[in-house]
Amino acid sequence: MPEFRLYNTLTRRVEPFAPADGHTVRMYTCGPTVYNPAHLGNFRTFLFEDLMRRTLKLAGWGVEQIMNLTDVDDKIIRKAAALGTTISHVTEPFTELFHQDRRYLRIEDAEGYPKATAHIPEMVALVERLIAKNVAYEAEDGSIYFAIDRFPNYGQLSQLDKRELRTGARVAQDEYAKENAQDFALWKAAKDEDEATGAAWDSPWGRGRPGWHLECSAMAMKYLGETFDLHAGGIDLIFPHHEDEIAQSEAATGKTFARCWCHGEFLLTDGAKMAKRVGNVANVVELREQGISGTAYRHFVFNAHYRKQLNLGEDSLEQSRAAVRRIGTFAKRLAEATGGTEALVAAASKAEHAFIDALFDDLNAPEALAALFTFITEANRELDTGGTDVAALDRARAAFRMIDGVLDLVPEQEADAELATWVEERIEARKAARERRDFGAADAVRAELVARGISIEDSAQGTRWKRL
RNA sequence: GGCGCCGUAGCCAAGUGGUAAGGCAGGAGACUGCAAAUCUCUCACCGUCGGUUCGAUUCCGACCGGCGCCUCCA
Repeated sequence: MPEFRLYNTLTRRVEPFAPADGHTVRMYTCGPTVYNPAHLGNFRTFLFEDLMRRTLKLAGWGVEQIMNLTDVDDKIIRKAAALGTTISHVTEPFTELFHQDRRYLRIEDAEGYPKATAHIPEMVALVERLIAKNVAYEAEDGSIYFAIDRFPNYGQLSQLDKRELRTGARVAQDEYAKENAQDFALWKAAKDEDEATGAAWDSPWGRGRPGWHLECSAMAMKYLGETFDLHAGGIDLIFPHHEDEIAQSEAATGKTFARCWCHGEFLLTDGAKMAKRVGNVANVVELREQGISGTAYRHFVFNAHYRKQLNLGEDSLEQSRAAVRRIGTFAKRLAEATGGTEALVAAASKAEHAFIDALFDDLNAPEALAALFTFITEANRELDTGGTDVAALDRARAAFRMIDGVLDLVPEQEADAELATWVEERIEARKAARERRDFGAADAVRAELVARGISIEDSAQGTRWKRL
C-alpha cells in the first residue's frame, strides 16, 4: 500500500496523513442547515466527504465520522416566525429530506448526525470555559462574544494575518456591543422572535441561543475528543466558520483542535457559484424527476478533482449518464461471464494499483476513474476472447468489487417486477418472430420496447435488456 | 483593496521539465438479419507574450480571460 496523502488547508500542502491512534480516523464534517433542501452544490461537498471516508477505509483504517445538522440559526428562525411555528417544525421535514437525498446519491451513513439543539448544555459549558479563560466577554445585551485579540493564533487557517480586511463594508454593519468588529458571537441573547419559535434556552447569561460556530466545536469535541484527525467542509467555511472553530476550541483546551483540514471547491452552474441567492440552484429532487440517477451525479462529481471548481453545464449530466451506463453494462457482463484469461489477471492487478495510487494521492478521483475505464476496456477485450480460466475471472471480479466499493457507480437494476415480466414476454415474442425470420415483426417488438424506455441487446447467452 | 483558485481536443477533465490519462460526442472498420453491446483504428502542439533551460504545456514574470472568499453561503 502506498502512503496516503492529503492536502491540508492549514499548511497549504499535500502531506502524509494517518490517524493519530493508527487505527481509526476521527473526522468531523460540517453538515447542512436544515431549513430547505440541500442543493447539488452542497452535495458535491458531501460526496467528496463520502469519497474521503471510503478511501480511508480502503487504506485499512476505521472511520468515525460525525456530521452535524444545524437546526437553529437565523434563517430557520426567520422561516419559523414567518410560518408562525417553531423551529423544529421547520427542521424536521428537511432533515428527513436530507437523508433521503443522501441515500439517493449513495452517500454512506456517517457514524453520527448530532443536532445543535440537542447539545445546548455542551455549548454553554464551552462558553463558560472561554469566559473563565478570559477570551470571551459578555456584552450589554447578554450576548457573549469571543475576543479574537486575546487569541494570538487567530487567522492561521485563512491566513488572515496576511489580509487587509476591506474597510467600511464589514464594520458598518457590526453591532455596537462588540469590542472589536471581528469578534464573533458565541451566545446570542434571545429576542422575541427566538422565544416565539422555540429557539431560546436558559443560560448563566439569561435566555439565548448558540452562535453558529459554537455548535461544531462543542459537538466535535464531545464525539471525537478535544483533538481529532480530520475536519472537512466546503471552501467557503474556511473563513470565518472554521477559523472561529479553531479559535474557540483551542483557546478553551490549549490543544490542537483538528490535525488536518480539508476543503472542497464549489460547484458552479453556468459559470456562477450555485447558491440560493444567485437563484441557480438545482436539487436532488429535480435529478430524480429528470431521471438522472444518483450514480450519474456521483460520476459527474468524481470526474473532477475536489479542489477544483466544477461547472454544471448543459449536458454534463447526460455525459455522466452515458459513462455510468458503460460501467453498468460492464458490471453485468462481468457477472455473467464464465471464464477469463491470464491477461485479465494482469489487467485487474494493474487497475487496482493505478486506482489506489490515484486515490491515495490527495483523492485524485478523475485519475481513479481513468483506471476503472482502462480496466473496463482491457477486460472487455479479454472477455471477447472467451477465456475459460475461472480463477482469472474471480480475480477480475474482486478488482472491480474493490473499485466500485469506493466509487459506487453501478446504476441500479430495474426492480419493477411488473415491467420485467412484460419485457420478458415481449422478448419471447420477438425471439419467436426472429426464428421464423419475420424481421419486420421482430423490429416492431423492439420499437415497442424502446417506446417504453427499454433497450435490448442480443448475445450468445440470449437477449439482455435494460432501461435507457 | 486584501487573500486564493483556474484557463489542456466539439464538451467534461487528469497529468508530466523531454513532445499529453480517462469519459461523452464524432469518423472509419469488425461483429449483427438490422440493431445494441463489445473490439480495432482515428480525433489536442496544453490562453497570450517574454524569461530560465540542451529542452516547458509543466518553473518564473507580465498580460488577457473566468471564478471564489473577505457578508452565519458546502
